[in-house]
Amino acid sequence: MGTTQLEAVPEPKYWHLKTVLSEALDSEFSVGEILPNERDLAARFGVARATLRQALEQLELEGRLQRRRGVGTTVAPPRVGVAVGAGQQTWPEAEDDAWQPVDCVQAAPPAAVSAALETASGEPLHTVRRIRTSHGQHVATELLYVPAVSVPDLSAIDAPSGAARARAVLRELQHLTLEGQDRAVELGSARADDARELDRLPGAPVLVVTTRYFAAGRTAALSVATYRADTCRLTFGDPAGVEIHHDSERQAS
Amino acid sequence: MGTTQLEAVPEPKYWHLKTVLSEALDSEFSVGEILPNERDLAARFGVARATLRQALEQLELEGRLQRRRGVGTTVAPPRVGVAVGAGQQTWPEAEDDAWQPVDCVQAAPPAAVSAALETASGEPLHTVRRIRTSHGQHVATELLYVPAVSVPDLSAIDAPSGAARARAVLRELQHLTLEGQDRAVELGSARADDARELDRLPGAPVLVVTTRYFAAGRTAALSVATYRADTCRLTFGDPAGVEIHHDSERQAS
DNA sequence: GAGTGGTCTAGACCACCGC
DNA sequence: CGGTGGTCTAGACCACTCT
Repeated sequence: MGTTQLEAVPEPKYWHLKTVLSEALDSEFSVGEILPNERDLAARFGVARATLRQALEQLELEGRLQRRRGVGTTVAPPRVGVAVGAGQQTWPEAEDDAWQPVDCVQAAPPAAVSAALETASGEPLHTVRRIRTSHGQHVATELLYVPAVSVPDLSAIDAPSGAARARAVLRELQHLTLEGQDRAVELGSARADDARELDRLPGAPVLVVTTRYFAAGRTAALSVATYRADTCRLTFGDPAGVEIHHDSERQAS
Repeated sequence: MGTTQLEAVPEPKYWHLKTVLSEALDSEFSVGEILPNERDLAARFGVARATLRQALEQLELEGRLQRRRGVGTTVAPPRVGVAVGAGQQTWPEAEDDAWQPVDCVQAAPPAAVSAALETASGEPLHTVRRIRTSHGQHVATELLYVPAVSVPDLSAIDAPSGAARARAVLRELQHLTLEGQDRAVELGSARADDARELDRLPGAPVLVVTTRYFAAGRTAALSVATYRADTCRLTFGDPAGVEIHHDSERQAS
């Protein structure tokens, strides 16, 4: 069975190319192996480089390939499962192996954040930045917005900014009773600064996880976490990640 | 003497273009409005059409634009919040406003599915297909894999396939006691058949939600749901979706 | 400096939609 | 039919990394 026969509507070259490459990756390459360069590959398949690149881009989007400027294209390892929301509703941890506080500033948030926090634009707001590391790689950045009223005892702390300040804000948050939280996931593209932290180019596809924390009858904090979409599979509420990964093109036969 | 100093490290044209267009969308266009065609836009900005398209592709990825072949490019409405996992752990509902059963066949699953279900390759397996509709639009397709042993009383039902059979399988599932479930979200690209159901082109970005259902000490069912990434924001465990949407390029000022 | 992927151009033709 | 977005080409140059 298989393929063939009449394609009343011929499929695009790049799509066919992607399928061929995908099968080659399964059978003839191993993780970490370097592919021939784009010019050679294009010549080998008899297509323009732009067409080949369209196929490679899709495979990279699906986490099958990893491309690095000045280096080359390599076969990517399977996506890592990254736990999001440890099953229970909890505040972000002050001491967390995965998340490392970077700094904390007091700045005006984007309008959308003010709206979600239901705060006045002028209200003091702490913005904590953290980076998540998994398997020795930066997989996510986070901006945690905390209205000053949510951490009233913070002023006693000396450090005005920096990682120490960030840890202080996180520690103070634990004192509030968490009444609930909700979470949303959507596709986005990496801002320039996030892209730098994640070792990707600006515009790289990311999974944006927005979490609202409710306490004292208000939205006490808002987290916007940006995960690398190429290398991460977000897992929810379970110990070990599921083993299956999205198998884009192959079907039940 | 003019200066070229403005951009010490020049940002790519398509990136700048995307920013300009994004701001124009905010200020000068309303939802549903039709943009000028790509050739005109490219000429207006003095770039090649391919470069303009790179910018449009990113904006479409972020859910800001909607493009349709033969029609044109329109301003997309804000992403719809789609509830995934109604807070509690439940079986997929047999009667569900959102999910509509399409059909049910008995076929060999992809290898990855067999592995996740811990079933032998030859074991009988029901594959239920469903489509999710939200706000009058198809937003997701699902393949629900159910080993025959999970629904032992099913053989009494007459319909060998089709939507009636699908409903029967879902109904039988309710008889099992659900012991737990886990869930993962990752980025993928639409297979040809899914793309058709979702009114997108093959390869369109999708959010793949994989859910394992545990009962009787085994994985009793496995669901692989494919959501349109351009129009959907997946929400978890709360009544109303969050109001904030990912605001890719603007920063706290 | 050599080699890689990333950006960009100026064309061409095709598939689809609505009139 | 004309107009739209989708695909494809054959070049060019740039930014980056490694040696």
